[in-house]
Amino acid sequence: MCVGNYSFLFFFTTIKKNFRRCIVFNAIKMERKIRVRFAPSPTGPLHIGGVRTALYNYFFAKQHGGEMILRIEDTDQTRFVPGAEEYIIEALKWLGIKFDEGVGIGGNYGPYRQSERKPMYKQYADQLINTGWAYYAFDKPEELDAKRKEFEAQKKTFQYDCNTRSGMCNSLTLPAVEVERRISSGEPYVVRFKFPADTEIRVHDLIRGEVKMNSNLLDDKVLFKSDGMPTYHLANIVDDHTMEISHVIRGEEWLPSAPLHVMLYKAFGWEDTMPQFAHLPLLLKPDGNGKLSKRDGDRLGFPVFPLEWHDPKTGEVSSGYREKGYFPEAVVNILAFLGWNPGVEQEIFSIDELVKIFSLDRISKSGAKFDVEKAKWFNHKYIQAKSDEEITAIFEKDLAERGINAKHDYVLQVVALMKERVSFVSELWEQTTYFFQAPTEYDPAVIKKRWKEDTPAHLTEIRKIVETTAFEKQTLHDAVMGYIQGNELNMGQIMNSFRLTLVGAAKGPDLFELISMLGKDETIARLQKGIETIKQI
RNA sequence: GGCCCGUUCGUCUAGUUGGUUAGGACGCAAGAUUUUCAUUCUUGAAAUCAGGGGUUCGAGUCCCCUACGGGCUACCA
Repeated sequence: MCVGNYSFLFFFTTIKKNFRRCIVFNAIKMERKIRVRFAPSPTGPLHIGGVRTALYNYFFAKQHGGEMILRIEDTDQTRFVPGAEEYIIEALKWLGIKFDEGVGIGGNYGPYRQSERKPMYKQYADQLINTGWAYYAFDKPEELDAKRKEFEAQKKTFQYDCNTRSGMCNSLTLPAVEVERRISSGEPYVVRFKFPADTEIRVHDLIRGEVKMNSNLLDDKVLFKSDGMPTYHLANIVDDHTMEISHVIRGEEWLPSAPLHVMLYKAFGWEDTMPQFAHLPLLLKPDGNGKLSKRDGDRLGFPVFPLEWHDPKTGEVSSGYREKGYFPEAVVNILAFLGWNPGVEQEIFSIDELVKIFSLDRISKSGAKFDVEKAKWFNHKYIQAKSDEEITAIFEKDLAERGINAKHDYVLQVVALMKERVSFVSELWEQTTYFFQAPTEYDPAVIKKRWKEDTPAHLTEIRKIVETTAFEKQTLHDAVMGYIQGNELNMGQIMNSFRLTLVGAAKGPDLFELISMLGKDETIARLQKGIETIKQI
């Protein structure tokens, strides 16, 4: 009874205290400067899932007039890949994601590369040891492996936690002098977090709400490695705190370690300035299930990386959106809509519009599969919206590579006429070849269908018309129509075979449009060549 | 195995005080336009809201269970 009353009172005061703190806490949050970070690891090219994370961070920061920071998390020296950091920076730049601070930019909270921050982490590990939130562990990797095998043999899983730490080799089980001796003699050690037993840890996630976990199930994660570097867990908390990060927006794969991170803020006494968390749903592979991985892209015909990547070790090349002909604005738009939706029917948004309309609470909880067809459609929309000049500039490079010399105005006309028919500038050439080169072969299916016995005779007459009529679109049109009507022919009989001689296939724009662009001599030459070489099938 | 997260047309999704013929987009099909192919436009098919229980006059929307999927489970991030 007495105990009951007491605990009730305790419970009540705790609530009151928490309530008050909550209010203060929120007040701080409201006034707090929005600062977010994108923190990739330079272990390879940036995955589009990572790009989307960067994008959402960017939208959020810019919308709130906050700052966007680029931090490079290179605490694992064994996984360092040369060129990866440069790749990340270039990719983000290509997409138009601008940073206010970070690697390559600078700022007041630097350095922004964790390897360069190395000297500052140890004191934090020490602080945790001194306050009893962490301990030294001397277990060798082989010993841990042996332990895992031993548990496995009993169909159990070994976890270094509050239940097993007492049976391991650490500063909790060794006498203080021995711990001292080992450290001073240079014996390798790690620092592990000491999870308190039987504690419910709540993580408030902006997307998923409250996520609860019991500390008994969590393992004593290594915070500080024997090579003198912190692990991600320690480094990210220390850095987010010292860089005054207000919101951590990252992938869902981090959700299981979020309780550890929350506990670390508590252990350091930084609860009041702890950032708010938002764990983004994963990007899934289009077929089947599972996280989108490096191999899926080229297997299914779409890039997984923003830029083409040449693996320095294997020499393997992975395709990129940029090289595939996607516009950066389109990629931004595509990615923005994978896991987020503005709730309006409009789907085409510029990056600045996305900044205005984006909101964390409209992010979905479930993973999204990448749809190549929809991605193409987005690019198609962007190619249509872009100016003829802009598309021409890109197309001219393609033409130059193919050894095609054409006047700028001519290419511009071709682009104006044809750009809305393609999804990528790279598709333009195969749709417009006949504007630059006379056909060298004729589609047999079209010959069979359209090339009749009397076709050469009619086309010879048409050639005469082209030769003698004023070379102007409408005039030619009227003249040809006059011939067709005068001889009681069908439009299709003449127009399709005529087209075949000029294009070589049953495709292309309005015929008189094409004729006026090709010019009189070229039109006559193609017509004549067709008359002479196309044989009825 | 354990823990956590998720589940609306094939795909991305709308649905946010429980009352909708469950809406849109991509893709697909048909039609229209055109001299062809595309574009464009119109129309259509397409979700028993994973399944089962509750709560309620009424549930895609709230609760529980199950199934399935995914993530994590390193001195990786």
